[in-house]
Amino acid sequence: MIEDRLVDLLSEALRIAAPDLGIDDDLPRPELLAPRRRDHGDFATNVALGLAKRVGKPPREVAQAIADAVPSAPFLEKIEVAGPGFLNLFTTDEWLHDALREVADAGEAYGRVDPDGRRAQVEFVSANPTGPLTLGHARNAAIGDALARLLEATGWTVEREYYFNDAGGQMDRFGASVEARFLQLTGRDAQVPDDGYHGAYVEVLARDILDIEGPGLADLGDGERLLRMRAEGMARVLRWIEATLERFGVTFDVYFRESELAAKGEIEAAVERLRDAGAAYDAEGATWFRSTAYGDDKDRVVVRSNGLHTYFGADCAYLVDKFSRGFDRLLYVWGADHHGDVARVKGAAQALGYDPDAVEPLVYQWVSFLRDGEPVPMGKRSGNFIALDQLLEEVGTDAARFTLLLYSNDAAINFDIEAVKRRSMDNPVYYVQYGHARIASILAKAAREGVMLDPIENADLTLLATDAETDLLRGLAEVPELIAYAAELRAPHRVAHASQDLAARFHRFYSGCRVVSDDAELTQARLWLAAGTKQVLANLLALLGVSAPESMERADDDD
RNA sequence: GCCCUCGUAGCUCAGUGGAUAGAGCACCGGUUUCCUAAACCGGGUGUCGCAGGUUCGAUUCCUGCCGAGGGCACCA
Repeated sequence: MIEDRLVDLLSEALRIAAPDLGIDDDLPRPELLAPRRRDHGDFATNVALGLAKRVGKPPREVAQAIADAVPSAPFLEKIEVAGPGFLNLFTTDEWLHDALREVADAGEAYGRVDPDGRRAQVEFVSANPTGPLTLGHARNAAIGDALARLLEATGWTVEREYYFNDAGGQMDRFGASVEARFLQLTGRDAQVPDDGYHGAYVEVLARDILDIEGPGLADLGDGERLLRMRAEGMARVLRWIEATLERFGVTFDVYFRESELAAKGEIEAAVERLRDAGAAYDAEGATWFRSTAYGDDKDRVVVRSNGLHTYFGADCAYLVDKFSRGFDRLLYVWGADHHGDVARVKGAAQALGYDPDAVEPLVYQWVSFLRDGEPVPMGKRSGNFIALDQLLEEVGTDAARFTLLLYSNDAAINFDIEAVKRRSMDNPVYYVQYGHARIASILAKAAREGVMLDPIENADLTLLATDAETDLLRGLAEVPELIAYAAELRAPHRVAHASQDLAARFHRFYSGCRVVSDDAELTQARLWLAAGTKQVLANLLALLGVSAPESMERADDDD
């Protein structure tokens, strides 16, 4: 990497200049900055600004001393002292050509790192199977999956896990709702409970159960029938959920049921561990976790006075279970309503003897779904909701995912279904995909005209000399670092923005530079630049779970 | 009341301890004998919510205040 070479060069210069500056040891490692302006060089460093006070000389003087000591290197064209004391570094284009050759060589692997043995689990979606996934789950699914992809690209081995509570009160109310519809269908008198699920899909479930299992289920005893209805309904809803997720480009490795924890006695065991660690105590007939010792504002019940564990009690056991499976990192993707859980889950990890930093809850802000500016209502129990399937039907997986991944997790976003549906300019996903398709079209044209792509070693990449070309090359060269940084920040939106930026650089190049021309040498160089860009655009889109089409239909003018 | 996130261009949002803070949309104008015009080029707008503090340097870090959204159950 050019950055490493430049830092090494600057470190060397610093060592040479150190005696004159009156500093012998403890030399700082110079940091590179990315200047905003072209005439501030390709890279810059503020190392002299930092040293000036210590040395007791003006920053510019320090900078000049370092600049004078920089050994010559083939990749460094010149170095300038600028502004209050920056050193601006101007590189030769050689490293940009290296980057393009690397793209050609690595292909799909460009920007990625080989697995290094570190294992991460990403737990996301985790909606209770009481109904289809809704709009409310869309951002969670998009972020969780994109994070998993990003981690995989940076060396992690990742498991995607879906956790659900298959035995709580919600599921009972769901079971009772299915039961009521089932009984109605078999001509009996029954009512969906007021606090049950009133959506039309419940009747769909009941009808399917009736078709497959027969009316005999109605004759079961009350308790048995409820359990059966709960199980039958849940199994069907889980199949719906899985199908929706597949359509959304998400595949889970593990669907984890809360009941497994209880069945294996893990909840009692976890509570005992907390007690042994002095982090749990009994009061008011319940067992409490001393979460206030870990930054929570009050202690939390883990076992209720009626002997049943709380949701959080199960979380503690689940934490133990996850760690026992050997993960180095546990990521949770949570909506804003869970922010209060962050301190206590990390606290529980610490109390249980784990590294709290290995537990990473990622909280994202809500999405407001709109339709032409009007809020779309949500709420599963009332049945007044829009299924995620319907969103995908209307706007497509690519547009949905890209739009949801375009914003920082910390930003509350407005998702206007009608706007995203439009295949128009205010829809950045098509801008990026169009770039990819355009390149495919160029390559196809070259092939039609019998222009063969020679090995890149034979191409004279120094012919790529216009600003549009070097800007595009630079865009390609920056991708590996971008991916690493986005993964480190757990920020998929950085990838979305980078894909837009790269597409913009390509479109500019396309407008200014004819690729397939009479100049055979230049054609080779530009074809490689185009082919490399196509590859990198596809790689970035893949990290978002968005497809990279070979061709795109022209939009209807009357839309 | 306490906690979390946010407050940047008319709108939607990026971004950063540095040198003149960006993109898209919207608005106006231009570009197609030529590889996809879903494109490109030009035109301008900012007390970076307010006030202090730390720093050589703060929009960025810290504190307080104001405003917006969300959360503060032995529920799930």
